[in-house]
Order: sequence, then C-alpha cells, then structure tokens
Amino acid sequence: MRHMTNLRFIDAVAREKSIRKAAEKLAITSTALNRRILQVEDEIGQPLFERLSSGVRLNTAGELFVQHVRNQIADLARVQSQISDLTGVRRGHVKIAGGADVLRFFLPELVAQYRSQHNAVTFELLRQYGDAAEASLLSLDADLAFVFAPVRTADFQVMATARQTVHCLMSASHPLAKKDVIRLRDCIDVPAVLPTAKSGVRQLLDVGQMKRNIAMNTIIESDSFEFMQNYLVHEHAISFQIPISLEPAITSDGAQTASGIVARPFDTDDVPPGILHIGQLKGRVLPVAAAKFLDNVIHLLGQRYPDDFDQ
Amino acid sequence: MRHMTNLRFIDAVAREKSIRKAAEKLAITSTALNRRILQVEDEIGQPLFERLSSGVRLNTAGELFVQHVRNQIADLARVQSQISDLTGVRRGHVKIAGGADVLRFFLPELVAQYRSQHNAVTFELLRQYGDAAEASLLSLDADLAFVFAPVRTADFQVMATARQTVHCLMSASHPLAKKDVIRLRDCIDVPAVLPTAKSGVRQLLDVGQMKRNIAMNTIIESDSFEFMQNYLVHEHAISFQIPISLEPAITSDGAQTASGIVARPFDTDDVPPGILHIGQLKGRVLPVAAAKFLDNVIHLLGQRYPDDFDQ
DNA sequence: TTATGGCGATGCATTTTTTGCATCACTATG
DNA sequence: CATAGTGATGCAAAAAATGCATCGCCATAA
Repeated sequence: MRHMTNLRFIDAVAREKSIRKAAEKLAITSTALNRRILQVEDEIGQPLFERLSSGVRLNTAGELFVQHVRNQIADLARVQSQISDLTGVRRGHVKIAGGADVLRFFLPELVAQYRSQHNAVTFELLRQYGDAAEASLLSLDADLAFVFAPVRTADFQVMATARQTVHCLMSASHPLAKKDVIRLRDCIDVPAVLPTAKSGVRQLLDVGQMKRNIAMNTIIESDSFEFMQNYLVHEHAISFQIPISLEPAITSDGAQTASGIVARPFDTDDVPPGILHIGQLKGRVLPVAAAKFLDNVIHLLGQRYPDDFDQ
Repeated sequence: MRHMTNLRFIDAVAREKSIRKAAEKLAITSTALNRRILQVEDEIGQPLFERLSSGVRLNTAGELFVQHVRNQIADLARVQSQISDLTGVRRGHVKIAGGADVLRFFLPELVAQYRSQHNAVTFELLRQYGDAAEASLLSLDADLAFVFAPVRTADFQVMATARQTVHCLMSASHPLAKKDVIRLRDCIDVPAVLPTAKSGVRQLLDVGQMKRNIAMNTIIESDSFEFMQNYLVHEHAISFQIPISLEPAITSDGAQTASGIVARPFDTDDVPPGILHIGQLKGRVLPVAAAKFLDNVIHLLGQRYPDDFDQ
C-alpha cells in the first residue's frame, strides 16, 4: 500500500533509532529516508525525533505518532484481511507471541491444521515470555499472546484460559514412576533438571518450594525442552513440564515415549497449577485470519482440557 | 498530511458518488483522481467502486475500506490534537451534531466560553436530529452528538444526560400565565404553535396528547424557535420549548423576556420529560479539544440542572 | 589537545511519478 | 437517434522523489 510508505518508514526509524540503519533495512538511501522524515515532521508542525550524535530517538510527540502509525498499519491489515475474506479465499498473516511451551507441540499442530484449510494465510511465531509477549501485543507486533500471568491487565484482553498442572518427567524405570501423583517431598535429593527462571513452569515450582520449604536438587538448568527431556534417558533425574508442552503420546496416563519417558502430575496442593492465558490487545478488532485462528485455539483447548478450560 | 491524500480522495468520491464531481470539489482534474482510485484498487487487489453509467458506488469491499479510511482520518486528527496539546496551545477542530434546541443558546454560550480560553480550537455545528446525528457519529463527521432518544445504543456511548421538562410559552398577559404548572387539559382550544414532528419537544407533546386523548388546537407548525416565540407577541397563542432552548432570562421562575414572554412547566404526568443524551461513538478516543469540550458540557449541565442531571 | 568515525542535513543533477489535455467507449434519457 | 453525462487511457509537460557528494556536528579514542 503506497500511502503507507511514509508511515512504515517512520516506524522503521523508530525501531532502529537511526536513519541510516533504517535506510539500509528499507533498501533506500539515507538521504531519501531523511527527507521523508523531515517532510512528515514539517507536516505535523513539530519534530518527532530528537537528533543525537549517535542517531535519533522519539520525543513525546513521536511516541504518540508512532503508536498511531502502528495502529494504522495493523488496522489496514485487518481491513485487507476482511476484504480478502469476501472473495472466499482467506488471506492474511497471523502473528503469535508465546513461550517455548506452547511453541513445542500445541501451536505447530494448530497452525498446520489451520493452514491445511487456508493455505493463503501465513504465520509468524515469536518466542517471548510474559512481559515481552504483552509488549508485542501493545506494539502490534503480535495479534495473539500466550502468557502465564498477565500483568498489564488494562491492555490485555483474556479470550480463554487453560489450567495446566505441572507434571514430573522421568524415565519409566525411575522409582517415582510407580506413583500416580507426585508430592514435592518425593523430589528431595532426586537430581532435577529445571527450566530457566522466566518460564512459567519454573515459577510455579519455585512457589511450591517456597510454600513447602523444600529445595530441590537442581543439577541442570536449561531453556530447551528437548534437552531436558532427552537428558532423562541418560541419568535417573526428573524434569518438569506442563501438559501443553508434552508430546501428545506422553500425556495419556501411563503412556510413555519411544525413549521410555513418562509423566506424572504433581499434587496441586504442593505445586499450584499454572493458568495459561490466551489474549489479545484490549479493544482491538483482529484480522479475520487471526480471529478465526483464535476460535480454533479455543476449540482445541476446550476439547483437550475440558475440565480445566475457561472461555 | 500528504500521506492521507489518497484516502481523503477516496472518501470524497464515496460521498459524491462520482469521480468527476469529487474531482471538482477537490480542485483537481477527474483524470488525476480517476487514476489515483485505480491505483488504490490495484494495490488492494480488487475494485472498491462499482462503475455505473451515472457515476460510481461503493461495493462491499469499498464500504469496509471507506470505514477504515474515516477511522484513519479521525484518528490522525486525534493524534495531531494530542501533539498540539503537548506544546500547551490547544489546537483542534470539534464537530458537534445536535438539534436546533441545543444550538440556540446552550451551545453558543459553551462554544464561546471554550474559545475564549482556547482560541486555536475551531468548531463545526451540524443541525441534525436523532438518527442523522447518530449517523454522523458513525461516519465520524461528528465528535459529539446531542440527541433525545438514542437508537443505535450499540454504537452510541452516553456520556451524560439531562432531564428536560417541556415548558409552555406564552405572553405574560395570557390567562395560563397565572398558573405555576400547566396541565394538558388547560391547553384545549388554546391556539398552539408547535415545533415540527422530528423535534424532541414535539414528540413528547405527541406522547402526552396520545396518553390523555387530547388534541391541541395547532394553528402553526415551524422548525424555527425564533419564529414561534416571536409569534406569541402578536397572538394570544402558546408554544412549547425545553429549558435548554430557552433564553437564560426566561428560565428563572416568573421572569419574562423583553418582549413579555413567560415560560411555565408542564405537569410531568401529562407530558413526560425528555432525556437529552450527550454521547460519542462507542470506544472512540476523542481528540483532546473535543474531550475537554465535553467536560465543559458536563460541568455546565451539572451546574444548571443539578437535579435533572446524570453523568 | 587533536584525529577519527559515525551521525543527520543539504545543494544539485537525474530519475520517477503525477498531472492535465484530448479523446475514446459506454449508457441512460429524451 | 442524438445528446449529455459517465469512467478509462495515450501522451507530453510538470512536479516530486531519489542518489551522490559533501557539509557541520559530536562523542570517543589516541
């Protein structure tokens, strides 16, 4: 869309905090970009950027204007999406922010299923936790966000939630595998592979340890679910995940993976269940594709976790 | 704002339903305008207008796009207004839709008072009743609307209301002037000058006549308050108004105008009071100037009708 | 202190885009 | 069947955007 050029350019400069760098990304000369910026500032009647020796920075007016620009860009995308939908072919681009947990099996499955029906829809998956995911909603870099504990509740509109009981992972031959429900005290002295601090699972485990005054025997920290799960094949340690990040084979009670890993739920009195929130920017009308994808998310959650699901 | 040119042009064509007519209004040739339209349609990927032999008409995609365009234009105005406000000088343009009743004394006074503080703010007053005023909110031709009975409640956000008792106007020497409260039966056979049907006062009077099964002796219908009020000087007739459309001198009990006209309230059991609603488009963030003006409206209403006011 | 490298701004020639004129093709109307 | 109105289009002229070279400025390092 031609008329958006100036707006996109301003957005780019605001992100890069430098006219020359932005110009390079946009594949034009800094001269041209600079003059477009000056032109817009002239039209507005006052500068949008402060000029520093190291580049530029948005001033207050610029902050207001850039937010407007991003709204414009997002709203145009929505309208284009709605117009495409009129012809029957659903087009569009869906941007989703979420932690590694939902990116592992849940979203790949959903995206694939959606794309099998609407292959003109493209996706963008951002691996971001909590704050960062919410910030992406605000800057309109994401249409939907999956977070565990929404902070900016004023801007975050919860569309659905799913209660996720923390599970304990271990080799099928591990002594704890005989139990149906794991208590936190069972884990004392057991070598434990923990997710890194910002992940939702880790925060829940920390709450539990605090509450019961129990310290687990942390031998490894990682932000890779694959690493943690595969490590259990080699050492009789335990690891932790929530159902949504478990591969489908492992979730059904008693089942195990090809490599012999099983999952057992924690007692929820010890480790509180996490509430996964699926949300969007409050008050925003999503593009058709994103809205329909959200419907699918809600539908699948309701199907898979009927008791722990809320709409 | 340069980047809005195409959008403003499309809005103009949609309103004029003709490229040539719109081009004339925009002071460009139809050639240039036509090619801009074609260019935008090309970018969108499908036509926005149907071509008729008598001009053009928006298709479904066009309706969607034009609504987007109007949102953009309005939102840009809001941002510009907010940016201006940063410098301390409040700029902007406030568009108000309301009936002749509020346009008579209430709004002139308020606008003058506001402009005495912020003379860089300009105003646009549209004389529109009910439906038309609400439609102007929707098409973003108005920021604020004064209506008696909101219909599209889904889109109309009521910011304040004021209860308005219908008053009976007459010469001070008229027999009815001796009464403190007028009953509808007092008006039988008295020559009456009534406002036209779409006005809020008339609708209330009609409700009363229906309820009491009384038909007034209508000798004149007019949509001019000035005419109706001044006519009473010449014939011993009665007319009807609500407090907000009465000149301030006449409202205080017992007072009369220079030409000897007095006002007496109707019994509210006979003629129900009208509820004046002041509202905006639901969910919209108003430009600073409009929002601040609304504050003044609310403040003055609260001051003038403390008992019949609701926020 | 001076030298240096990175930044945004600007004059000027060049390229690209937009505009207006003349004209076409079409359609409703009388 | 003529007419008056509509939107679309080829082509030359006018206007705008671009890229190059270069300026002045400032922070950092020598």
